[in-house]
Amino acid sequence: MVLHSGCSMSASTIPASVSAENQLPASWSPHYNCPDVSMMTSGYAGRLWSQDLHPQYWSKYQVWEWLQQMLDMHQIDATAIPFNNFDLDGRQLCSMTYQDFTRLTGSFGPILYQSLTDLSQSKWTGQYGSSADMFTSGDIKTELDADLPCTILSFKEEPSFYATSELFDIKTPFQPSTMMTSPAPSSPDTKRSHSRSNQVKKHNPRGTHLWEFIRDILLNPERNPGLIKWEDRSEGVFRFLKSEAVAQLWGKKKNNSSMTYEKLSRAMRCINRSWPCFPYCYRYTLLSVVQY
DNA sequence: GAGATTTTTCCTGTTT
DNA sequence: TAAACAGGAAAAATCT
Repeated sequence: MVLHSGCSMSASTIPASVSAENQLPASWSPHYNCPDVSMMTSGYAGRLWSQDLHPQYWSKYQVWEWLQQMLDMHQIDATAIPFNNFDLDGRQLCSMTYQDFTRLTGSFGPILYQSLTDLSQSKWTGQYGSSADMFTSGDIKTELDADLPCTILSFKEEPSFYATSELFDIKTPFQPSTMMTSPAPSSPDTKRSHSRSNQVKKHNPRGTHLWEFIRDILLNPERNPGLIKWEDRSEGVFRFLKSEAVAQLWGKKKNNSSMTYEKLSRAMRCINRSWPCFPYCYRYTLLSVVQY
């Protein structure tokens, strides 16, 4: 079954005959040079699942983002956790016992349970209060930027505005594209030191994945206005506003002048098909949501 | 060089 | 009817 974003890939409302260069608004053109990758990535990771929201009010997608976060933080092999057993929202998640976590995720249960306990208790006492009324998709910021000591450079000086994405590839411990292939850790520490260097070499044809490209546009909405926008971030639904511009930008990045939105959208559909046994990973949350 | 992964390209059929 | 969209199939590019 395909729940296709309710439209998220529609380009029908936007004329697609203008070149990317022409379409790029001045406010979009700049890209960034971020000197502190570790800081940036931890900030980034911390925002994937709504840390400003009590776990009880998470949507199921936010639950998955939290799981994804835990996998990355603890270098856990994603296949070790049956994500399908976590097809539940925050309320249901919070009702799970220590035994439930242990039963579902084995030795990783205590890690997940502890993390959830910490989030539910220490962080929230008094500081945020009940946040049910806080939870609207529009309030979920994408913000990566706010914490970033980034310097805006000229677009012409550095053609790749996806600097953040490429930095993720190289150094971040929270690289979504790599966690799927990480071996199950015998020891978190030894694995961490061993696998990090391996992860960066994970298959990554032509430099950047399409889903990273899309992700970066979504994570930098104020820097890339008018290209793609969230329709409902909590559900992972977004819309292409300037589909051909995005496609040409993607083609430019891949040195493919013949790239079109049709091809780009086909590639996106392939991405979503590539992981039929693992439909709830981060990438699906950022790309339009497709379940099988 | 083989195999795996991720696009890219072309195509047909369906939906709007 | 045209445009947009979905998906099959094969090839290309890149990596381990």
